[in-house]
Amino acid sequence: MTNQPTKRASIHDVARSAGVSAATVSKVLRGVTTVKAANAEKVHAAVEAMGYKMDPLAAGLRQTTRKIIGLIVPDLESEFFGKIAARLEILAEEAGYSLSIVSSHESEAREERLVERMHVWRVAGTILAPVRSERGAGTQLMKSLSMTGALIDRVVSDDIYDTVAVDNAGASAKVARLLAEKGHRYVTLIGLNEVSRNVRTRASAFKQEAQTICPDMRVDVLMIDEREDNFRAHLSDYLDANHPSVVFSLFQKGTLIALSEFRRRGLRCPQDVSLVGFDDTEWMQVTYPAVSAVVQPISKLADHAFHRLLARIEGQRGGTNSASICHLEPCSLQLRESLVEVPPVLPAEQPQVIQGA
Amino acid sequence: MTNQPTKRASIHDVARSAGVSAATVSKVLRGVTTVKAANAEKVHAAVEAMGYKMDPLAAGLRQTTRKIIGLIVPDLESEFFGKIAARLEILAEEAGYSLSIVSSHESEAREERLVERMHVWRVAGTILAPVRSERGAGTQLMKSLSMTGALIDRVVSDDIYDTVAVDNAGASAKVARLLAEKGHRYVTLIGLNEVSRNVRTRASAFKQEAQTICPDMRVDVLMIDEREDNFRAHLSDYLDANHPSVVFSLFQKGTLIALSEFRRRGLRCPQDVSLVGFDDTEWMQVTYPAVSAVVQPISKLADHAFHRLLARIEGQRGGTNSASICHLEPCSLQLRESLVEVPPVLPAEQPQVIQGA
DNA sequence: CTGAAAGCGCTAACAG
DNA sequence: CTGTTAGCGCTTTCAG
Repeated sequence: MTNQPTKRASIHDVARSAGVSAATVSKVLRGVTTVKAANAEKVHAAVEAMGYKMDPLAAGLRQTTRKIIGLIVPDLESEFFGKIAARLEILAEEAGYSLSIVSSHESEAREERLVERMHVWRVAGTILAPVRSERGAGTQLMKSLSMTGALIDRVVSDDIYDTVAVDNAGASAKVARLLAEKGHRYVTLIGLNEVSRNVRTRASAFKQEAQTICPDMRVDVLMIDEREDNFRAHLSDYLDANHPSVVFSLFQKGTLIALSEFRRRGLRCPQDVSLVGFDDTEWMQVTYPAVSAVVQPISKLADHAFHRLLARIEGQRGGTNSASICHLEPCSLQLRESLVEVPPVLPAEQPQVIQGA
Repeated sequence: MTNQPTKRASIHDVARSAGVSAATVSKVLRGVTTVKAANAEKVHAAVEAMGYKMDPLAAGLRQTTRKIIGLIVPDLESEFFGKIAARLEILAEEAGYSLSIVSSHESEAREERLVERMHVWRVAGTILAPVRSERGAGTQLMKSLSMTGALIDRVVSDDIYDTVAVDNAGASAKVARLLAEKGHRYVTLIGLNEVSRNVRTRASAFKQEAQTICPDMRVDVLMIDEREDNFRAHLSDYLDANHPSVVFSLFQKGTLIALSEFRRRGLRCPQDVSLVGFDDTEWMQVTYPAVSAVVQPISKLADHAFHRLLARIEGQRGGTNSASICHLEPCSLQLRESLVEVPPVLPAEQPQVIQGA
């Protein structure tokens, strides 16, 4: 209730009030055990009485790094990175760090600026989720500044930093196997090229697995390079002439677009065409039909990235700079109504070639 | 390319290298103009040469606050707050501040802890988006710590802080008018009580406006208190016995649930029943039918909140502590296929009473 | 216009 | 176990 428009209490004020030195107060507050119990008590009392809170930023001034971990994500608007950030925030705090979250807004130039900011802030470590158009600018800068860090999502491996990503290839292969099992012999993959590495990995892994386990499976790939606006039109054109038994969308929004497009043209899902998507989200269980999807283990991604980074940070003093690790977290498959066995009677499809925009 | 595992250059190193004093370097770097051009040049050269970057956190040590603005949101996973954060980040940087983003995870206890953290970080100001179950804990704490700040979303007005929110009431009234115009005389509002203030405001504003301009309009309110899981079941039960000509969902997920439920029970949208939602999002334009929705001016919200806060921060020194302002930003209405005029021939509905769980 | 001196709030090193 | 002494990297004051 009472305001203190006066000066904020400092560690010296506490020391004076407790009748000890500032050094002792510092020790007590940091939990150093070599302090006489009686003094510790007095300090705690004084702290309590004055409502003293130490300044964690000034505290770090003396050490080479502060108790802060930086997180650079390409965007904050998406559920994916929002969840990553939220999870890391908790983990960081549990470990005694503050998480400093920033967004590069998918700009490589900004990404570099932010890496630099983490550096001048003297963070203990930085987790970087690179922008799509990755040429490694941010990562390179981190290296040249000898920053300790870890890379997450949209990365495969790195010579210096540990990397943590979803096993895009494995998940896509799993989908390929599942579709084959369910009797599907004609599947269309849809994706946006722009989403880059992840989507491309998903597509090629699917094709490879399909070819291996089920050579007679026809796999069309509808990959659009342009702005998303045109995506629906392209899909529509494609479906005018082609009739796959299942569509596998390689990115979240594509899943919804496909579902809607089916509906618009009177295709019943899953009776006429099945649907699976990469990247699950809340709404997929409330649509009708509910949509089957590859669910990315977002929390686990964050967990791993954090633990790798923490190990590096703490290992720092230990001296051992072990080789970098590349962790691929497996995805699970959430089966819902949109995916069924292909009907026993397959209408003879006339083979047709397909191409993106 | 070259690592500097050695000590980081400090302002003194620059001073020495430039042949001036640290104070002069400080002045040059902060753009103080009373420095001889020649010296400024030397400083810049040295800075360049050594790749010197000052520590913004240590720089703030001397002043009472640092060039940081705090943002506390209830969650980071939602598009809404993600966009708020992303926008504020840009604004803050343009104004020379860093934005420190944290999430209270809808926990009031955490919210208080975070307010405290902003305080000990000595931020220049804090923008708080309170948790749903708002009893004002965070806000109160901010006041008792005499922090300068602003409140955003889920707030109406405050005696101390400026508040910025969407005009929920106005938007709902607008929808009421629109539905009346389109001939709808039987509308069902659906919402989750838990979402609290915002949803309740929307519901009551709609009802009031409807009653005023169109007394013969029947307005059912389906407000669920429980966990979202049951929502769909409740809606389904309701639709078994009731046949509104339009459903107005008061929260985003409800819109999707309604759309799906229509489909499941073979109701054609919009031919059999129209749909409008509060809170627009990307997928609403790709569903079939595309969904009409109230679009919240998220960026403007952020803009206003930021400018109010900045005014307070800078006004600080000016001394004038003017009265707090409550800003309500109007929403626009995005009309899409899901909303049509009610068919000229209205089947006589037998009136029925309805209630939530 | 400049720089020496005195901090900001805290921690580290080392005598006592 | 404790307090003194020196800073961390920067800003501010104020005499020159």
